[in-house]
Amino acid sequence: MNNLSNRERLLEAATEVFLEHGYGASVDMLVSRAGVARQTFYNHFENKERLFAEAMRNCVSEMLVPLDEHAGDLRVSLTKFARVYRQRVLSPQSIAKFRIVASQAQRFPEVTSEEYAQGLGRMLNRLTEFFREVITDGRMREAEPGFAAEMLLSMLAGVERTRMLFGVACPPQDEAARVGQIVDGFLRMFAVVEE
Amino acid sequence: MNNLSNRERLLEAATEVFLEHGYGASVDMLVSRAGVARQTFYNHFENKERLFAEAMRNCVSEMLVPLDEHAGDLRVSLTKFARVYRQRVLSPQSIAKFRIVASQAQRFPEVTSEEYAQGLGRMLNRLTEFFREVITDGRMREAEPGFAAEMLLSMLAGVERTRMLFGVACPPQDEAARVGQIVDGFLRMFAVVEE
DNA sequence: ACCCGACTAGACTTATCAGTCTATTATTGG
DNA sequence: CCAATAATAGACTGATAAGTCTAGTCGGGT
Repeated sequence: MNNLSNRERLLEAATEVFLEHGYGASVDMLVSRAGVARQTFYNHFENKERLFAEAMRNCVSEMLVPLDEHAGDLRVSLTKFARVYRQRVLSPQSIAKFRIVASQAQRFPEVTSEEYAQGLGRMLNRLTEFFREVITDGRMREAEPGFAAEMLLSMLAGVERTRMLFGVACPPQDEAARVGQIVDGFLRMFAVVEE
Repeated sequence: MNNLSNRERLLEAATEVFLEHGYGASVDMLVSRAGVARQTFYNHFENKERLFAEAMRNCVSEMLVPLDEHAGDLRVSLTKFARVYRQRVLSPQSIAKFRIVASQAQRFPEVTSEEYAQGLGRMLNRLTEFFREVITDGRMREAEPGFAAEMLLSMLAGVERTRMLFGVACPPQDEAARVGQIVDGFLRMFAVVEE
């Protein structure tokens, strides 16, 4: 059935348990979730900290969203991107991970900064490149592409993410409409100015 | 000198210590920071959880930002607001608090949701009202005022707050210019459309 | 002078948890 | 079939921490 090595089982279990209970989850919880003996864990990992670091590293970059740069219509590209981005970044799992990682920023600065670099950082870089081209093509007005990237991602997951991080139930609204509103706003913000 | 009651001293110390070390800070740390005996703490508070809840409640609503609705120029009002909002919400203290509160969303759901209600929630309500009037006055295009409020706050503290939560050093840039860019973008987004 | 309430110092209890150790049991390659 | 390696269950240690308890101190009011 489960064709996973004990090490992989531990990593998977660690991801689940840490996201559920935070870094405070006990080693007993981890090993029993993995279905593995306590000592087996210490055979594969130096200690709890290392497992945590590896487990977190393990599931970054799952939230990188493709961006088909060759589509003709900017609105279509952005809408497609936005839908997937929000789906990933506002998922309960992503929210839980955000909480954990942010809360451990002092204890595990490397983990947290790598999480940023591999996740949001990369996303920003890709978008920036994309916007640079779009601007060159004259399909967006002259503007700092990095700024545009930050604004787009902020609008897509700003207040709403905060609400979810704080456990406030989001009013179930029409996701497609929401995405449309945001993309419209973004396009208006960076529309080509007619002289 | 310190004209504070022991109870107040404990609350102040708790705020400091919790923001510094998270909820895991020990009672010993709390009382020694407050300069008070262990038992004194238990005379004033039922347990650590209660102190945490009260301490967090104690320093909400310090981040509410005034919004002088009667200024003539929308750009001026927004710029003034934006500057103060960012100053408060991106301060190291606010970032630390955000981390703690978000990370305790399961253990203290009431604390977290009240934090939202008193902080971001109120801010959104005020802004929404403000934009409703501005739209009525014809100084902004027809749009959902609540949406405008969410976009503004998202743009003011979206990606940047995430970066700070993740402990990534923000490139020290010209704050005034940044605010200007954002407000400009917002105004373009919600500018009156000429027919 | 005396009392009473609040404070203090610190010992104590109980519990939890990370990490180690031991003895035992598969599993597997030669 | 044997030896080496890995896994298991569970006891053990040492540390830390929350909350209680005790005995003593201090200061103000009467």
